[in-house]
Amino acid sequence: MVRQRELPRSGTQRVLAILAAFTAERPVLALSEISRLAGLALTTTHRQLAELTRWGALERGDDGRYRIGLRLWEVGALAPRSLGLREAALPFLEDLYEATHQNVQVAVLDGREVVYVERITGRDAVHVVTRPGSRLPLHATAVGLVLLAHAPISEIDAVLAAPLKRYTEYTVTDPARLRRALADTRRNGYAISVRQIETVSTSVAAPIRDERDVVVAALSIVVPAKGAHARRHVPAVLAAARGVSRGIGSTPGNP
Amino acid sequence: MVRQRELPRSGTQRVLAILAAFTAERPVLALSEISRLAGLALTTTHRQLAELTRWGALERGDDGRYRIGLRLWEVGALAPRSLGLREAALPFLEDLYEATHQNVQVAVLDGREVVYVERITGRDAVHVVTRPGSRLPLHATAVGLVLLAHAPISEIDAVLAAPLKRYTEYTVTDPARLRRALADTRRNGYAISVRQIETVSTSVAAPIRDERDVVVAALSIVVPAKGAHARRHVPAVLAAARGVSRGIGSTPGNP
DNA sequence: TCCCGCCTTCCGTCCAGCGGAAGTGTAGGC
DNA sequence: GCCTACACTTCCGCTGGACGGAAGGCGGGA
Repeated sequence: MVRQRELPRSGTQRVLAILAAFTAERPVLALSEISRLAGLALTTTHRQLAELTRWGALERGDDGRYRIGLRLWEVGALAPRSLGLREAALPFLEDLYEATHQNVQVAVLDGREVVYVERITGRDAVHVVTRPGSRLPLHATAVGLVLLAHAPISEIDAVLAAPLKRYTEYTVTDPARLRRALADTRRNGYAISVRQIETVSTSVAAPIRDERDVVVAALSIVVPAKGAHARRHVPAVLAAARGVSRGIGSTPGNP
Repeated sequence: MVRQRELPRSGTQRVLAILAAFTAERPVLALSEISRLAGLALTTTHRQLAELTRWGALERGDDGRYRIGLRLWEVGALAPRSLGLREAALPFLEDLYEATHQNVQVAVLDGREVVYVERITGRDAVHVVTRPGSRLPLHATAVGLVLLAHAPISEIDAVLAAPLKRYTEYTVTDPARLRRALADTRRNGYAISVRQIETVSTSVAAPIRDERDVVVAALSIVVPAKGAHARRHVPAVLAAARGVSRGIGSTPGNP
């Protein structure tokens, strides 16, 4: 199924349809696969791939298949919500990681989802499904609760009015309970998410704010649900998030 | 100066010219700036920007200026030479960082340059000019020496035949000395680069190999040139690089 | 208030790009 | 070794998607 609702019409749409054909599940594609996924004729695909490869957006392997090229990654890395945020966040993520040796990550809001832009994970840390570039829904993640709690009311209403997916028996999908969780998040200044995506993990998240006090991202730690008490990580998560917030005003890309 | 030698002709070239207008130095651009940098008419630029923004490749801020969007970063993050390598390398980079609290990084070969795809830096670490996405020449970096040492002879000849830039009074630009350095790198299995880019730093790099024993990246540590002996980091850098090499065969994107 | 620079919209014109068909190459099965 | 199927590459007649200059709107600074 093509990810785009309609077949590409303009040249620009064709280029983007090709890039969109690549996913975390399928990072390597043959020409005919790209043609099918992008909804383009073979000839068209062939021509476009040649140009994208020449520029470096794509790379063609010895096996004849295509992969996203370094040049595209370089351009993508210029995204302030990835590069700028990451540069500001990394020292604090390092500190939090060293203190706990658990997963630490940063996510931003994009539409009705969270997108993880950074993750540090240790070998012995609890398994997490997220990786940089991953998307998860707002209601079932601690970072999502933080980001939603500070979104406009209309946005909150829209998210809670839509069908909410249940991942585990613990996943909260009742809008009333979620509104209380959002109110708690605002009052406490952090969110805790217990066994919502996977039953083995719990996470604590806190908001990262820009110089205008707008919540632009959330930082979280993910720990095993059993044993360690997530609540005891709250002070460190808050401190790390505040540290990132202080650094954010000086990163390129902000007015 | 437009980065492309010729003005864009095809639709695809126009899209890529727009993306190429953004750089680490200028991650935020106004419409007319993009038009000039990409060599496109205002109308054309306006139309293209609308499509790129609609898709998420670009984001337009409240100030009316454009930034690289999260969606493009997501696609770019699928590059095996960035994502796959990074996922495999991060645990070892973390270990090396924790043991030393110095800068640790991974770079790949791209044309006649190295591109840094990952970097962990601490607050107290010596200043380094590199960031993810940065490019530096091969001859003046430890990672560059490692990558060049294992490149085809024709490639070595081509690089050493071209003018080599001097960054500090210590930068080696004599082809004969560089050939000896490359031979040493092959024999030792690592490279040491002293005050080549900045006079305050020294670095040690080791090769990261894929399952066919091909050198695909290099891992390095950057330490202050004064005091700490770079040589004593060699065992740890070699161990980290070997660890990454072992992990690489299992990452997505490799045959 | 005026001017300048930037951005947005309009619209007549045209060639860049489309895609079907045919050709080529390769791998796997018999 | 041969055959078949599939993927990829090249060709070329045709056309509508896209071009960009001009005009208008908007906002900020003098």
